[in-house]
Amino acid sequence: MKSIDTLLSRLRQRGLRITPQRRVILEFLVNEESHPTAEQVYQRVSSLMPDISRTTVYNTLRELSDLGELAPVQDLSQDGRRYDTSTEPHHHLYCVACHTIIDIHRDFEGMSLSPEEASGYQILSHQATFYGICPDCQSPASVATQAGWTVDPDALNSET
Amino acid sequence: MKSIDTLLSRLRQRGLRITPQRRVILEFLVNEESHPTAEQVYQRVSSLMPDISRTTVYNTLRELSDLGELAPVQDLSQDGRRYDTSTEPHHHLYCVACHTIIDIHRDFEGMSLSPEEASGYQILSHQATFYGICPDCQSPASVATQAGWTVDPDALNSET
DNA sequence: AACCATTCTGTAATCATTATAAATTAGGTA
DNA sequence: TACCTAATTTATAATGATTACAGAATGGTT
Ligand SMILES: [Mn+2]
Ligand SMILES: [Mn+2]
Ligand SMILES: [Zn+2]
Ligand SMILES: [Zn+2]
Repeated sequence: MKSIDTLLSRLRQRGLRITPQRRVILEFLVNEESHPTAEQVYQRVSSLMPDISRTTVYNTLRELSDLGELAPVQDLSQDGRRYDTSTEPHHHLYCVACHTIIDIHRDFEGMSLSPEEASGYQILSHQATFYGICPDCQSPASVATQAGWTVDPDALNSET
Repeated sequence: MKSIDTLLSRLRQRGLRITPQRRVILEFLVNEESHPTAEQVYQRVSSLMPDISRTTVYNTLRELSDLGELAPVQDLSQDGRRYDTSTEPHHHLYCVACHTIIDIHRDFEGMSLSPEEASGYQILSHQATFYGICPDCQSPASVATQAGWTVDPDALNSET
């Protein structure tokens, strides 16, 4: 993560106020590499600022994510756990717009870790996910629909 | 997924009863490749069996997963969303026992899809996760603790 | 047909997260 | 410095997915 000073000035840039709560959350996050949950951030931060609200932690993490200073660990279970009828190891191609998942049933050469990279882990399996936009979601109408607009079909080819 | 008959006999093997509810859920799943959520399975199945309980669908999906006939799509957010202080694309090494996540900051050659494999998707990014057991979790004491046992230190070296 | 362990069902509980609205405050202005 | 006000924090309620529970129903066996 960036340095505290960089982060603080970035918040100012965007017109966000520097509050003690935001400051203590950022100070915790700056040197954190454990991919904590909101609850874990709350626990740590509330030992320094006992009266901070859990809601503020949740909200701040969401704001930082919106600003791109933080990222939720990618997962495909946005709207609840999804079940896979294919139980052999395989990979996925995922549409970020409509959440369609397609299976990729082949191995990728070179997708393995060196002993140093594995850092003592006993590797059991690995899994790749490709993020993209499916053909259906690439059409202007789909883009509009995803954004919550109503589409006027007559307007589609009227740019000339 | 396996054929209905294979699945049914497998349930019998394990001493599970073949009920109309389980049958209709399996019949839906056999030809399903969309990675549905429990709610989606419920919606489809309840159009054929309107009085089926949502709970039964949830329970059956969990049972089938326990039996290995079905698999939840892998994700690292088992105990809530986790935040990543590194926002550049990178990969992960994940301990399936203690849920520790380590970053892998390098690219893997050959980790890309052919045009046919991409099936019209506009690929935006990709991400790999390596599943394993971290050094801490490989010790007998850790294995026991994870399983919920209490460890007697004197018992550890007494196999001779 | 009778039995009973298994399964199903409806409801309540739980857990993570978000919405809401009232109270507080950061940061600029006079 | 005192004041102003939009931004922020907070507590609480609401939501949504999932699980626990306990009683009713049932399939598979005798
Ligand atoms: Mn799959
Ligand atoms: Mn990471
Ligand atoms: Zn799509
Ligand atoms: Zn571990």
